[in-house]
Amino acid sequence: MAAATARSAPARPAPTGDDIAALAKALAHPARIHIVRLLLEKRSCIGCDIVDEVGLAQSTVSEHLRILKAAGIITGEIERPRICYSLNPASLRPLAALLDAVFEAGEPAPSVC
Amino acid sequence: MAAATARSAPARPAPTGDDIAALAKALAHPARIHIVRLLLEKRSCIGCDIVDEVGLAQSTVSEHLRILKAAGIITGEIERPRICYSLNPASLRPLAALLDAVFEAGEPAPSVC
DNA sequence: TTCGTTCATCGTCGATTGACGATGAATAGG
DNA sequence: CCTATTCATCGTCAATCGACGATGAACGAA
Repeated sequence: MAAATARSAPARPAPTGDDIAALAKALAHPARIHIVRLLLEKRSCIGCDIVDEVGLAQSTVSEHLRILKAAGIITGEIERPRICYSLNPASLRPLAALLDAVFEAGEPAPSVC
Repeated sequence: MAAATARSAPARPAPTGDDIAALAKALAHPARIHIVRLLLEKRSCIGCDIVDEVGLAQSTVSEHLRILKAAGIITGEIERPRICYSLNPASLRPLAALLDAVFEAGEPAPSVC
């Protein structure tokens, strides 16, 4: 059981509810969704352009980037004096796995209640 | 563009960053992930069993259920005097779509930086 | 009617979040 | 050297969250 969404991961450490919640929490803000979409669209690293794009103070954006980085959703590669941010898709697997499970379980069964 | 994850939805209202963030926020708590998994496992409605399962006060669990319901992630069908909670997979599509986009964009491209 | 069960709501309290400006470190260029 | 750019960190403040107990509504059963 629980073999769904196994694609290229060698070992599945059975993501904790806390892990998934932490991941969701990192995405639980419009500004951070904005950043993720930006990195998605611009393909990869941007520097301070993110600050212009989201329209918040530099320190605030830096904080959002820190949160995303702490969750492993993005990575920051130093490229003096800038920092090149990129998405780290693998980190989102646990959350995606839960969503997939919901779709798989929820669609075929009309009502068991 | 942005035609990915179009499956059975007749019109895609282009989910706002706020929408997705709100969805993520509703999932951004271990207790709520626990509830979702419970509904996933038990297939559908439970009543006050959720309270026993998550080990928090009844009022606290009720609050978590309210949040999930407000986000559209679960639905509560009245079945006196109980309430039958079920997952509503469709509500999670916008979030899943973003994750899918990240996976699609992130996997084939090794580095454009 | 009178209980007992199930659930929602209210008020409260401490902890966390989100935003900002100010400051400081590291580097490229003049 | 000095200056400009980019980014992280700190301190502060208002706002929100999460948990709880207490209370009340709605029903089934005795």
